[in-house]
Amino acid sequence: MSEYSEVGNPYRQIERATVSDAIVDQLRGLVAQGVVKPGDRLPSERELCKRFGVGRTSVREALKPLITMGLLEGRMGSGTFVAAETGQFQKSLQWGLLSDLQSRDDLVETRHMLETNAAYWAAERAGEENLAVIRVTLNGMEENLGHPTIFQNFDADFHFEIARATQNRMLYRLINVIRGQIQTWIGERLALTPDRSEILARTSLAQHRKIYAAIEAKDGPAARAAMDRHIQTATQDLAK
Amino acid sequence: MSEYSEVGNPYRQIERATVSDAIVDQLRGLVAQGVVKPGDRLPSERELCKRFGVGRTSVREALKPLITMGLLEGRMGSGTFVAAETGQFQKSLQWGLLSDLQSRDDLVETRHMLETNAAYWAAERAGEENLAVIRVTLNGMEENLGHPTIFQNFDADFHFEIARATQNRMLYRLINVIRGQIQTWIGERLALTPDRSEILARTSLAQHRKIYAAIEAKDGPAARAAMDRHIQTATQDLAK
DNA sequence: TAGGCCAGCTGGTCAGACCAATTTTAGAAA
DNA sequence: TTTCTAAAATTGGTCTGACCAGCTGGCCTA
Repeated sequence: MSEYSEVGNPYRQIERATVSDAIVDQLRGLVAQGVVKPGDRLPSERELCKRFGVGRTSVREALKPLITMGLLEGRMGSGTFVAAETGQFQKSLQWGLLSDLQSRDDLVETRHMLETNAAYWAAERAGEENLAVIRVTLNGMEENLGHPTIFQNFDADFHFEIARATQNRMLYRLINVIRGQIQTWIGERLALTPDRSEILARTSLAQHRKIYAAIEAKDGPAARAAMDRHIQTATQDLAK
Repeated sequence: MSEYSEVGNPYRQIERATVSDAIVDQLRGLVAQGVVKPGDRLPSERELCKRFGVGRTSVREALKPLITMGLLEGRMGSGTFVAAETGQFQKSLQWGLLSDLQSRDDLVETRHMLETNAAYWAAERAGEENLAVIRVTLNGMEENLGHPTIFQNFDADFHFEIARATQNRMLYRLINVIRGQIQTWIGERLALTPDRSEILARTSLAQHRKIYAAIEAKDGPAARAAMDRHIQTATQDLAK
């Protein structure tokens, strides 16, 4: 069944046996607590060795997972930096969600769930600054009906900004990852039907406007319904 | 704004510059494609060095992230093993979702969204074998109304099995991680009020039964509504 | 046969060296 | 003095060889 099924077992796993894991925890703490901020440069590996009192191997083995997960960024010859906030946990989420061959249906279904709910909560909580940014993305779409790639980027930003407007960071991250994955797939399809893309774009823009109107009116159910229709349409277009 | 905002940039980042990253990819592929299965032992590090034609440093720096993310498991003196399937991506998801101090509200809200939708889809898709396992967890709860810890484990399994019954692996994983996080918190609260726990357990069991009935009847909306009520009740109990 | 013990694996850590990319600095040229 | 360039210092990436600490398995005793 699940790993939680060992009913009534009060014994907890012993952790933190290795040096490098301890360093990982410490570094992660420094980043999480903002002692070192995105963009900051960490002390050099040799320097960290002295401070931690360990060998360079241990330091590097601690840095490596953090780099792979996107929390840090190693630049050869230059140093190790804290990654930009936006992409900090992107990679580890991608690993967790998409690393094996996920069925496309799972992806679409989960996205539908996340985005419809995001629309609802955005309507409940969006501030004026959120609405302003969303309007910018709408204008961007309108001005680029004939430029599929650019249109698509504004389209993506529209959805990201709605996710941000929910004020729920976890939801924002999840949508970020899943939509980022779907995005490439969307791009492929659009490239196949360049003639129809402007028609699709117009439909899409109209639907986006309805979503925005509902959010501006702080009408959660309407926003959810509008998003529901939009995603269903978009999914159908892609499926063809 | 977001990292996708560089409008109209068709150039993709060049990756895979380092040796260890290439090894990471290769190992990940082996696991994903099932060439090495959960529980299998990988060749020893020294052996991998020969096969890949690289130094041990590179091999270890490739293994380290995979171990940290929970895909592999290093046992000193014994070897490196492919982690059990259940926990394979658990850690990397946890990193992505929970590594910084997530507000409890985000957690509860996201959980509510995931679980209500899971109930809906479980009602639509659960097979007889899913229903059977869920019934087992219900029985487990009934027989342990007076044993909070055990009851709680069956409670957790109930929700896991519903998530599994959705046949959506992505949703299952997400619920797994978030609920696992909330679980510890639930445990703390229950320990504080041992006298009331049996009353709460009875209420909880009754709600679980309603959820199950709706799923068995393949009534999606009813299942969602029942789950909605259940989670609201549970959340309120915990908030006190 | 049962028990314990030891040799040989394995992963974890350390040290020192070299490479390649980058930054900094010092010097040469204007 | 300013500017450009080339060398020196610094940094992450990789390799090697060594040692430690657990684990495994088989041998050897009792």
